[in-house]
Amino acid sequence: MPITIYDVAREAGVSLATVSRVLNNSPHVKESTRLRVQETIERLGYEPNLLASALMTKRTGMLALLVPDISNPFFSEVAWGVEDAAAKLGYNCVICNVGDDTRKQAAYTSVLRRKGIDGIIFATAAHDDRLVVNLGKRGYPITLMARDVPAAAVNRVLVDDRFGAALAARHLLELGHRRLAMISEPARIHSSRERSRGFTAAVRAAGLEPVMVQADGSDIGAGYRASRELLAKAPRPTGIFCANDLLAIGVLQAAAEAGLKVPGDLSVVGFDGTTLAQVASPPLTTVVQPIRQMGQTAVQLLVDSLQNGTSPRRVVLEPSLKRGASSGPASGDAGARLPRDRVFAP
Amino acid sequence: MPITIYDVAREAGVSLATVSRVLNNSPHVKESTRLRVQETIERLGYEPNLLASALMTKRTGMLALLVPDISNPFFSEVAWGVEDAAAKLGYNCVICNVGDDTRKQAAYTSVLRRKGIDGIIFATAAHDDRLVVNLGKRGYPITLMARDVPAAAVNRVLVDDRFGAALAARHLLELGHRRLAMISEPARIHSSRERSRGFTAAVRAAGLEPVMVQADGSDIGAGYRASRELLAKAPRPTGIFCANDLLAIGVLQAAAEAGLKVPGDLSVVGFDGTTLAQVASPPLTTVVQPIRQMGQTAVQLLVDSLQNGTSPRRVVLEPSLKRGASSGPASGDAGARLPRDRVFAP
DNA sequence: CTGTTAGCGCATTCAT
DNA sequence: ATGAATGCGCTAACAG
Repeated sequence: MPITIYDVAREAGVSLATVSRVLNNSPHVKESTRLRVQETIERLGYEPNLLASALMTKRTGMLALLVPDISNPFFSEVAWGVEDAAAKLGYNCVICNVGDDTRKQAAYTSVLRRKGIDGIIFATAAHDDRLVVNLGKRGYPITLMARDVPAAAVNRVLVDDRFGAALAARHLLELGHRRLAMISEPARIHSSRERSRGFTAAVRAAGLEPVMVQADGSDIGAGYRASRELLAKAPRPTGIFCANDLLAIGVLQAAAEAGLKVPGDLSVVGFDGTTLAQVASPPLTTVVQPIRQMGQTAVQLLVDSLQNGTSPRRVVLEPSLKRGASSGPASGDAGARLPRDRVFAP
Repeated sequence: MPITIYDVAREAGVSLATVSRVLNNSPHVKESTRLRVQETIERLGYEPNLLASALMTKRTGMLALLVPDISNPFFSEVAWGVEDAAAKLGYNCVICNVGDDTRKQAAYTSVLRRKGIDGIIFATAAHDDRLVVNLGKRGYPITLMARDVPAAAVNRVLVDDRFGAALAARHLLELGHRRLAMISEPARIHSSRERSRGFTAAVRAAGLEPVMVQADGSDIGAGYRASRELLAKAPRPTGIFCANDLLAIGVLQAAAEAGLKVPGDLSVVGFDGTTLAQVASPPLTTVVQPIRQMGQTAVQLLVDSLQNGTSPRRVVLEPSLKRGASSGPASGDAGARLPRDRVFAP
């Protein structure tokens, strides 16, 4: 039977209200009584029941983070940033694995609301997510990150996906590659669409046309499967850009299996800049997102709209290219076998 | 202004209690009124406030998971298992990064309790964790995983660390290695001690004495630093066992830098079986823990003691060796330069 | 089977 | 500066 505010009041010879004031640092308490109450709190080892106070204040000090899969290094980095920032602002953080399941997302959202969670960060939104749009309309405090929903009037923190993809494209072009391909994530993910657009545009600007392949998922296996298809093509692309690091690692595995040297026969560029990219063999050239910073920013936006009623804001961070060992100069014969431009164009 | 149970009662022409009964699937409700109430609930879009009910029932349906670092692949796998199992049992999961900070652990524990979290899973405990021991004494529902506290009377789910380490040792011995070393984690981590004991015992059983080095942390950098020291020794060990995969990857990096071929000049064995181990170059031979299963089991034990008041149980799972490409036969000259036994003994 | 009555532990008026 | 009273939204006896 834990002790309550009432026990403290009686023991200290004051009323409930006074104890409550001390707890909430109200300025209207005489210094002497404040000290007496605090001493009593210490002595009794009183711990306020935050549930009860939440019932009054409508604030639980809890945020939630929805991710597709916490064991994906990108999202566990995100989780780190979110949890860290949340903790510094006095919030705890509920983490939910939603997968790609829209209904699961809705179910979680509903439960979290009923449990009084103060706000939700979505890293799971589909391109045209109805739920997110609706929550935005109702003014429920949410923040989008990593995956945008263009139609929603809510907070969001993103990277400049087109720019990042263009960095990758230009990098490969500068290395002399002419037969370029990209493996994208499923179309429901807005940022992957953007990366595709950015890549295509940059490649076309060089007078070439990239081969575009859409993976059936976002993990290593999906990258592996997509690249098997791609590597069987003749002529085979010499430079492949992947919408994330996991896909790129799948390509590395397929390449190794096919006896292709990376970067000798094939250059591979990823996107995200996860630890996995550094550990991969060879270490991945990748477009680095400031992942932890994105997590922190997401919390900041959310807490801001929570505490100050700030209206929805949009933060776009800039990615950068990190050169690994998975990309290198196009081999001499690669371009020689074919005309210089419009390699894949009819 | 969200609608309350009272609105539903009035609208449906019944009392609060009846609505509450319908909500909690009480059998003592006439079918017709149950339907009428449910219809009203639907129509009004009523969502029960779980905070208010938690105030009565003392159950929030929230668990917490304390990890040193969620961005460490081992712990993000753990988090996946925990969250998944928790969700299936109707619990949400608060995740907290506590680092190696004992005070942070205590602070989190305190806040979580005040917020009414039903139980806590510790993956952060130090060998002689006072906090955990005390919580155990007070009967507070907690479960230890991955890191044991021998003195605590609480639930725990572990792997057989000694056995796992012995697997690694025997693997290296079978490959003909005679000069063996191990890099362990900091001593506060009980499982690392156990792995050290298991490794040492198995190596000694072969009439040899391993070189033991303690890393100054648990991450790639710590492994890198520890192995630099180790690889500078003469004679250099030809087989290194690491207490976790991250340390092992640090060794791989140091070896590559020193121009040592793995497994030609040096065999490396890790522990954990994370995705990182598969992606590493070369793919790591490692002692695989059933990580997700451990997470699920931890939840099971916790929820069991929560719902049925089960007394503390102990589950020990068995690890297995996964052969990668980071371990191979000892090179012929390696053993030749030295006497066969007690290579490093005085 | 259903309604009435009390709280759960705290914050917040309103008096004083 | 402090205390008394009221209610947050719900569950849990206890009656009937």
